[in-house]
Amino acid sequence: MTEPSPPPAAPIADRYEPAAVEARWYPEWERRGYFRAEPDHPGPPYCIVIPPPNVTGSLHLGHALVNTLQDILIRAKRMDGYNTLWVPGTDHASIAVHVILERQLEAEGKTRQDLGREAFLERAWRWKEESGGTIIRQLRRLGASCDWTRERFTMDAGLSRAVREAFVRLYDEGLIYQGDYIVNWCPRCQTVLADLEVEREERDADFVYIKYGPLTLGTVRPETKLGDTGLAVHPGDPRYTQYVGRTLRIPSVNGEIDIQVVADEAVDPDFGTGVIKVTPGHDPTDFEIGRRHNLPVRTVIGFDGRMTALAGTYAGLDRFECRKRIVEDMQALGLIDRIEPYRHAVGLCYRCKTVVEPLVSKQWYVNVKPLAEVAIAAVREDRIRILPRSWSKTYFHWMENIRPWCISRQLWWGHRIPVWYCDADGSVHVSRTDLAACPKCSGPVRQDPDVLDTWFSSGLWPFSTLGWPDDTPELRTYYPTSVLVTGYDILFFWVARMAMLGLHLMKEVPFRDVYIHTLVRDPQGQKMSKSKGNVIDPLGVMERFGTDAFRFTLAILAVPGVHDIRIADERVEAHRNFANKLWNAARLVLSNLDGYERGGDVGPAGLPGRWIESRLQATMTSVRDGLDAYRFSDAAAAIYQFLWNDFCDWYLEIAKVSLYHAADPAERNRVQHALVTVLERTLRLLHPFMPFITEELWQRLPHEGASIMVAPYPKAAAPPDAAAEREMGLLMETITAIRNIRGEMRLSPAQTLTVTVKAAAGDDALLRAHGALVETLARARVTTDPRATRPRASALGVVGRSEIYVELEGLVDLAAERQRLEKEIRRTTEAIAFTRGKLSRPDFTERAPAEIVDKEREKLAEQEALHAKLVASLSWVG
RNA sequence: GGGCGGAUAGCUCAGUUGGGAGAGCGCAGCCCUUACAAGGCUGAAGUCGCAGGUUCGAGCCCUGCUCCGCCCACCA
Repeated sequence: MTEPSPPPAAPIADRYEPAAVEARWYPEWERRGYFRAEPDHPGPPYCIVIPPPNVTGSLHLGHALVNTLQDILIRAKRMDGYNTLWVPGTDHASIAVHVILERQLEAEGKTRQDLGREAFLERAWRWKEESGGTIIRQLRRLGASCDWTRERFTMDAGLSRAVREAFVRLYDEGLIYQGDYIVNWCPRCQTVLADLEVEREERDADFVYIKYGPLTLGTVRPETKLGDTGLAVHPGDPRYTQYVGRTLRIPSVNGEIDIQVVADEAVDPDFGTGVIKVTPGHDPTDFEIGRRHNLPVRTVIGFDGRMTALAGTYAGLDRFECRKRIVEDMQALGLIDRIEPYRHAVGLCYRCKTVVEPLVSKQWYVNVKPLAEVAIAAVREDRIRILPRSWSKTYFHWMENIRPWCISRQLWWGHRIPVWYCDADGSVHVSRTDLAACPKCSGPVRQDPDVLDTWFSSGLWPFSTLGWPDDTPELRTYYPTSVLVTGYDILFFWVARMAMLGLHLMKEVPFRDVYIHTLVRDPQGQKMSKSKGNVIDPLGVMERFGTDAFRFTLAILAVPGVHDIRIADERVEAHRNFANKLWNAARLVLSNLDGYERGGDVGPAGLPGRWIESRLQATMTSVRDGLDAYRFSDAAAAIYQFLWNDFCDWYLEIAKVSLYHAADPAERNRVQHALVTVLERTLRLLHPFMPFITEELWQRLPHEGASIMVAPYPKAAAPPDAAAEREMGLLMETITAIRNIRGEMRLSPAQTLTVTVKAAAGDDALLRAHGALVETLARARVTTDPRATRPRASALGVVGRSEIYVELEGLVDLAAERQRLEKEIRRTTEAIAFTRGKLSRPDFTERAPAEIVDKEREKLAEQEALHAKLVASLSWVG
């Protein structure tokens, strides 16, 4: 174990400067191997696989959030003694890479076809080597404690082997098959898209009513008219029964055509004219209708988005150009009945936003239905917990209505489909290894030119990264992984596929928990996008406010829920201030440690010491409970409140009394001990959230061990000290009451007040014992006397059954006190009326639980007592 | 078309078994009190979207409505 860095001798700056601290500690942790995990390390395994960011990516707020949350969990578990592994890596993102590279090529006036497959792939790899590391470097900047020695890439040799293994097994089981169906085709990307990869967008269009002989029907895509092979009506539609089964000869743009009329349930008789044209080649519904009625597929739009030879005079025209032209032509021929405006959803390619064209083509599919059933059961039986629970419903809905998954893509960057065709004997071979010749006839073979959907390989991620298909120690130790942290946007794309593939290939769930976090939006609630120019760069935020402040902000925003969170500078700034507060609190402690002997017997703690200890214990419990339930916000807020409100605002102020004016050296030593031990544990508790500043300060404080990263995670060891909390509460209320009068009376903080406390019986001893504390924190001379009489010209404060008199003689006009009292009286009068009203209703006193009624009675008694005191005081004032 | 969620202080949002509403920021007043002005103390501010219902009691449970947001979907 490397020795810890000695605390710098130089005095500590009065502001926390994150940059140097962050730059120093991350490489040091990595160098010491704290991020590394091994199956034979001690402790129960705890494993997270990172949602692999696209190699194309650079860190955005979504990455920052998901990886901060994972790092918080991982760091806490590592400190807590788990054998902790966080597997990092990146995804090859076929289509995203294609979009980027093809844009580059376009700028050079080239297409990928000009380049050819080999050269394109070479370029893609080069690009990956150059730019693919960006996001990984940025994750380090975020403090992510991934085991970088285990970094994976979906196109690594190992993972590619896993992809082939999965494909071959599923094929052998008959779950992967090839078929001709209508697909979503992106004419720009030149590839098929899965249904999930098609986005919908509302657009205005012309609803064109075309005359088909005796019939009229409406369409928004008149150009597909050229591919019509039928007309369809609802079987029960009396208007059209006479036409069903007939073949009509009707005039059209390219002369007369024969067209068959069929009856099909899919037609909605109430929409439009109740007649639809059937274009099996260019519409999913029509494709199904065509299949049912044996209507031929007539492809008039090609893969390039231009009209085919079958479009006759329109051949070669762009599909949208053709739409305009054909309407003009039909108008000239009198074939158009009317045109109405219409708003409807069009399908867009999720990567390049090109309008998707439905086309018939041969693709590879996975029959996911049987896999989905198993994956549904896993969630139903709680073997996978989806949190927040409400997401299960979405998961079930999608899984229960799942359709075959189209896994082939007409792209080059990705895992090439491991299928070889022999043209000589027509055989098809699926193989784990590359084939050079046909196993049957030894003739030449050609491999399927397509690659697999990117999500096919990411669906294997939780086990492919651990060595599958080999039976590795990693796989045995860390699978199933403990939790998957991700956003709801990839619940179907990724989480569902991992659940299905993991359960099928590993016979075991890929993760126990799935924590679905919300997405991050800009301060106006807008989705961040480059085109809107509202993208907040996490690196810039970290630069300005520090990584710890940024992480803490993300954690405290991470409320379990379903609506998105917004991030604004002010939030991060507030937590930058929190870091600074912590820094200065530590500075105060550190500058008062002279003479402190660690490990010595300091004797029993005083009341404030017991109190802060009790608060700390409660905080530890809150933080652990929060983390266990993925309530990051609760956990972070608990530390924030403890550190700022309890520790800084109260305990440090109290401690100063002993530090600066210690009654005896033992007392000073006791306080030093409390300061050190409380702060040291608080730093450990906070470390997963704010790793850098906590390490820096921890190293400077007396501590055990080489690094806070590998120090134990604090755990509550004692129940709350109820007596200490109650007694300190009374003292704090007393101090607040005096301060309150000072504030309301506009008395200068510099003015030492003269205060008499008429202590109630039970509180007398306590107030006397800690009179000095009250005097210092309230800046007052305090006389405690159960039989005190009220001095003339004084303000009244009430704490419990004790009364506090603050002398105002010569300080302020009594009118101010009168005003203050009147306000208080109005308040209590209202409160009493409310409580009395409640208690006067028999139904309440008879039907509410006795303890509730008693509480109300006590409350009323208190309110009335306070009221009486205030009223008496009012007449007393004048 | 189906489903889900939201509406709480000027702003952004918490509020987990239903017992007279909280935080951060902002605002007002007083303070450079030897850790911190990126700070301290004090204070003002809410008919918890609207209308009903259940209950002794509703921000919380039920119904309806209004206004937002998201997801899914083969009405051309």
